[in-house]
Amino acid sequence: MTVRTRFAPSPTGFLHIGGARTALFSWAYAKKHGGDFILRIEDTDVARSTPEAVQAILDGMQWLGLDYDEGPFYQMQRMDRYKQVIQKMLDEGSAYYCYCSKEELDALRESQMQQGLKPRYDGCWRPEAGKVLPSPPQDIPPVIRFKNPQSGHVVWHDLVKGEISIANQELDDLIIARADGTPTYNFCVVVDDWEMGITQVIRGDDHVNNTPRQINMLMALGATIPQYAHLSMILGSDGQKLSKRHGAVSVMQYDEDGYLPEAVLNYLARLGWSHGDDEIFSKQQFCEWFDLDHITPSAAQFNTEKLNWLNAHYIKQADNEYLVSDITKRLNKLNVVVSAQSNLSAVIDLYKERVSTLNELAANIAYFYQKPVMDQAAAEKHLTVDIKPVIATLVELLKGVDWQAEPIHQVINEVVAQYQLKFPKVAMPLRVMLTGIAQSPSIDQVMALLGKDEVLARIDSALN
RNA sequence: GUCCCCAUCGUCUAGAGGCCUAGGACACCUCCCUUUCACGGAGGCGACCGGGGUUCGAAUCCCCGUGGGGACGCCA
Repeated sequence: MTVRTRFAPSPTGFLHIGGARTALFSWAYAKKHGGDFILRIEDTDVARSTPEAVQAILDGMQWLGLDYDEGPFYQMQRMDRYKQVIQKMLDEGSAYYCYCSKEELDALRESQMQQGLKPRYDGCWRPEAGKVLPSPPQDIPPVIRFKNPQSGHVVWHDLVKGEISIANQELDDLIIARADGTPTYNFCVVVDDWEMGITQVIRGDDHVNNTPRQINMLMALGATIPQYAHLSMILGSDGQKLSKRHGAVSVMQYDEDGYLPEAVLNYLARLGWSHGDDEIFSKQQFCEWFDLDHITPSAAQFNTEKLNWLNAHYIKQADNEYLVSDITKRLNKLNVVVSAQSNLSAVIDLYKERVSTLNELAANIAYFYQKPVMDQAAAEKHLTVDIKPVIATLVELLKGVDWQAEPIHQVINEVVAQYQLKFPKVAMPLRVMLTGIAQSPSIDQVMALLGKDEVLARIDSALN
């Protein structure tokens, strides 16, 4: 049987890191087995779903390169089908109308909680053999509930967590259609997973408790039960749960912050899944290696340092054509304009091994294209009075040099020898004058790329 | 409260009864490289939540405890 997995986000917000990992694992599982990956937008909560959120999810998926074979399907467009299935269940007696008002249900829940009971529907409208139901009130539009079995256990072998067993006694008759007739999540999922032929449902941990209800409905419909794999959650770097108000950010924010999608993907892949001691691998390699057996059942904490390390690795690997176009945009955001024929590629070469984000890269090389911002502490430390004559001598020699790193280096050496100094004694003031700070790649290389006129101008302005 | 799940270095993890005096990676520390800062290289620090079993032998299996998390919606 062909593997068919799906990612089924609800469009109530952006695609965050947890959703992205779920999508990645579902996607990789399908790829690994030569199956299909389906994108399904679960937008039945009309009040909270927005087209912007749909777009944000699509953007996130695209940025990560998680392509889908089918979809996106929108549940709101499948209403007719859901209603047919509900009618069928009504006809067959596996679903029934319930006329309880929200107020009544709230009151019931509250009193149960107070008594230390698990809050659940009391089944007052549940039809039973020999039971006399109250007569339906005229003013209350009914909801439709699923008639869940009342005894026995639902047991499934979770592909991540192992065997999970839940007593039907713990479950109540959930609402599958609202008073306005729209079906609810648990029901739509069942119909869709069934009709879309999903073979492995890979989703967040928070759905474990929905699973037995879904299995019961699937059984009532005579559908095949898919396999389930429940992924544990990703915690924030402080160990706390991620939420909109605490730490959860859009995957697009990582783009914004200067992370490469391959780094984010690689990082996410290793969060909760492992392949021996392997840490760095391509998307391709990941698809070949990925399996559900090596997913940790416990929650994982997000760690930015490790993401940074991976990002640094992928920046080193990135080809300059890509970097030039990306960094140009980031420089523009910093109000630094770089012309198309600039030496940006060479400058990037000088810096790509020294940064961990693209933003850092852009910020670090900005001085090539605009006047450096002088760091006062560095200036005070290195731009001393006694160094002025040395630099003056250097300037004279520099004027006649063939403007390449090697000859420049030799000229500096000459001055170093002439004044009987150590190399850094000359290189450091130079570095500060040219870059504004005390750290940079080899100063001769920096000078070579900065250009003779610019170097002389900066030295001149620093000296005076 | 009830039900479900989880538990190895600070963090991500390897580990499917002997290969474990517990391996790797990030971070941290030291040294080397060096023109500063990085990169890179070599070392170092550092963990099986507790208690009972089972077994010749347990990080690995079972039970209890503790801790953490999730679910309990006419949200998904």
